[in-house]
Amino acid sequence: MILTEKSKTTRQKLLAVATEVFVKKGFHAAGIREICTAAGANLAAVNYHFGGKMELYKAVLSHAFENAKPPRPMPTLADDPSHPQEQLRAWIVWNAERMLGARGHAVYELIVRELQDPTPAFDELLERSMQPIYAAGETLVAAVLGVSRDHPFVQLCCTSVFGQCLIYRYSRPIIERYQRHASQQQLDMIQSFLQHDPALISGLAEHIANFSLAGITAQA
Amino acid sequence: MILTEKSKTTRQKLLAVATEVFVKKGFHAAGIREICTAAGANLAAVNYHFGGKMELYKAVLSHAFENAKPPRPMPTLADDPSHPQEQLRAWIVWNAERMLGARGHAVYELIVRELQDPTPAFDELLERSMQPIYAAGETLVAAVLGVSRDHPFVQLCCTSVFGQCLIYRYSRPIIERYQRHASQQQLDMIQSFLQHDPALISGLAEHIANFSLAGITAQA
DNA sequence: AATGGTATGATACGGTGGTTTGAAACGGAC
DNA sequence: GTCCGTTTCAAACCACCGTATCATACCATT
Repeated sequence: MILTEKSKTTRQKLLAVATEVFVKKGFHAAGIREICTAAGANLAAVNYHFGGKMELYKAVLSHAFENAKPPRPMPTLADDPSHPQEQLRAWIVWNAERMLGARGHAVYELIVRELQDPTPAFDELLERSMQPIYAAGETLVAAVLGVSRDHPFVQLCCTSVFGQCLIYRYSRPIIERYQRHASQQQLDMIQSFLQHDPALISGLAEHIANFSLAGITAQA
Repeated sequence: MILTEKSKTTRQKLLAVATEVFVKKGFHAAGIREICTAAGANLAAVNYHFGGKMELYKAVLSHAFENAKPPRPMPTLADDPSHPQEQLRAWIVWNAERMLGARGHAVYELIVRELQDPTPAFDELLERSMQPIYAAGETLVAAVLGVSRDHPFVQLCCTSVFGQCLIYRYSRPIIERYQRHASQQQLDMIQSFLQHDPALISGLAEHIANFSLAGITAQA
């Protein structure tokens, strides 16, 4: 299956459209026919280019994961071991921006979907995209609290941080639904959020960092 | 369609089984055949007693909502207007225990599912089960911060609180998956969590309250 | 021009899901 | 016992989905 120029185009179209559809509807609800017609391809194209729906999905996950590479490297304790608190703050902001921003959009949307209806591709996705980040967070929280990484507080605090980030991914349907009752000012914010406005994302990340740092240091 | 004794039993069985299945697999993935055979009923029973899959689902939501009534009433600012901070703490604990505990189990599990694949029953469910609680939380946070309820900080803080609670509901697949790498001590905690051990739930609620109160007061 | 691997196309297959149907079984009222 | 509304049952229907098939069109190489 050598890729000529022409095949590449439909393959890429398929990949792009499939990402959208999988993000919007999840693996099971997404349909091959829907994806193919939206991509202007034949029904058999998915099977030909990828070998099946599941293989297409895995390709989408891989592709989304590649595209989620952040512009800045992740802050770790090793960067500046003498100021764990500043490093923790930097990590929280970095993580929140990564999870809420447009760049990682597809991956996190897909992860959130996997949380509900795990497919066989879940483990690898989790291992590759989340585990290293979570581990770095644990190390930083442990350093700030002055305890070992497997102290219960550490997991609780890390979960609190991730929970605050994830809910913004998760509650999208609620937010969209509440446009009806919103004021004009709120409407603008909602639109900014739904379109991944970097300024708003930074604001949210700052809030999560402030909130969480206060919460974490209060445990000591 | 008058309910005799006999019809009531299969109806109730159907309702109970359907609740389990919808919680475990979500609306779309759940199958009529699966529900009926598990309930020892005929395939046509759902259509006969409820009128269709969607109607069965709505009945399950209503029933789950009724059963989610908490043992204690919700703490509000009106209970003790002169100590907003204590009331806010009480509200956070109450809310977390409600969201994480066994009593509200089905409703919140179903809400989390609705967040991903909204069905037409979503609006009503949200309005009835979450809106009043969220409003009370907003009032309390606003009182503690000394600002009006539509101040941006208020929404941010409330979202942070709910995010910390919700993640324990929707990260269940991750937690189950991490049993492999867990130590014995962690395994016990995971089991307690998955079985809604009240003591562990209280501990989590306490953590969320401590964490959040520190986070909220830090905004002032 | 001819060829052979590659890509696309229309159509059909097997399976599954929710719903419908019509007949049989129940159970109280007369 | 007979009737009639209610409930159960087995079977079928219909729409949809992912996949497989096979013919056709493309295009670089010869």
